[in-house]
Amino acid sequence: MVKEKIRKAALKLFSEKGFDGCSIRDIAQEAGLNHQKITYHFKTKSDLFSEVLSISFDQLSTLSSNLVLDPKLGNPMDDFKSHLKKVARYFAENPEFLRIIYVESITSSPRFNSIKPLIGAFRNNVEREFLLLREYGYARKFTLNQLILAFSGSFQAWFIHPYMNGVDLIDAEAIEELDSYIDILCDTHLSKS
Amino acid sequence: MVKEKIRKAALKLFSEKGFDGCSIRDIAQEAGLNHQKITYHFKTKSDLFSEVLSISFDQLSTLSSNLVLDPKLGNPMDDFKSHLKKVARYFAENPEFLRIIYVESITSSPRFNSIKPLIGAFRNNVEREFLLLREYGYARKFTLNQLILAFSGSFQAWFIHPYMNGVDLIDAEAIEELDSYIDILCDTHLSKS
DNA sequence: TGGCCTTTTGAACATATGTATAATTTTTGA
DNA sequence: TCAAAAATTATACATATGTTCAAAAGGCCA
Repeated sequence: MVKEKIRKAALKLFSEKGFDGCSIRDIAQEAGLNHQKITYHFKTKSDLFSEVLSISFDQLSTLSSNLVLDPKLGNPMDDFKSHLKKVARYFAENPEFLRIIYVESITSSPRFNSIKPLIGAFRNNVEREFLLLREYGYARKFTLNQLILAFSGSFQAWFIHPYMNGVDLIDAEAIEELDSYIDILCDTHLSKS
Repeated sequence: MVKEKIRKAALKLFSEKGFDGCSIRDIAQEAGLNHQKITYHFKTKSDLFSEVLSISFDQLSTLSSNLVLDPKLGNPMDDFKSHLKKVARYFAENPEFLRIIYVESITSSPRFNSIKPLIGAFRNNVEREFLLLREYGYARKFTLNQLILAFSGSFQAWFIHPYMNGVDLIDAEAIEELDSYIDILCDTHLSKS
């Protein structure tokens, strides 16, 4: 379907080149279409961007929707770890999303204003999860803000730094290593005191 | 001086808008000059970018040049911590550099090819420092790669994530907090086993 | 002062880019 | 089958952008 082709190409190019680094015509070529189709189906370049990104956000929030951390219903740390691995797998398989978010936020682009509340909501989720864990005795080494900063920094580095170092961490064996990376992150940051 | 004015404005705008997000005319306006001066003094936009960035790299490598980690000459961990705090202060006071590096690497821009070796050298330094620390008994919890990824992820998050969360962590009191953040990072990642 | 180099400025060019319009084709539903 | 709606295409426009060029102005030293 045409709209889907465009969205896919846009997600790819926005993440690889940045919003300003690729043109509508570039995206059209990537999708194998002429550029007028894009204007027809998505009105403006910004609208295309918004739509593409909100889909990614939806996928991501679906991932988190069924997370429950309650000692009465299981082991909170184990549940959190396996939830985190699910999220990690999503990022590994869809690295475009995080790349776009990083670039847009760092350059505090005009588009970022519409993204900000979504990121805020996401961060609130993270905060809530960490608070719960602390309530159950985990993660007492850091202040909450330090914890979030340090943990998500390390976590996201897995998906971002490959591009910095030129190393491809998103191949088959890397995805396996990812699980152990997360285990270690949790053990160092969130261990029971 | 004209060239300096241009460099300063360029560093600012490249970091705030990205290379593709700002024009030569934007930079000229920021510097209070007409845009032809830029072409005259720096030939092309890419050349301006390269020059601006290589200056930042020079400043950064100057910071690291006098670091010695040797138990015979001091406490390696203490020396490393205070060195790290120096680097951190630089990043806090010159956030442009890291922002640019992130954006350029994430979008793997054409310009990134010329940056890559410099980043590689920087990473080699980090690797060498961590290897030394491990030699002296520190930082045994992680594999070397995990350590570098996790540590520098957390470290850099301090300077990058404020833009993501819309929170300003780079104010006066934050700079004081930074030292304690680094202490904790070192304690969690690099503690003696 | 006068000649020479550097710098500044005005004007312009070719291209890239986001978007609009109108005509045409295709699809849809009664 | 046929009219209305949706989708595609060709054309084009206005602007932004990186860069060039030649003329003018300024600075330097004999």
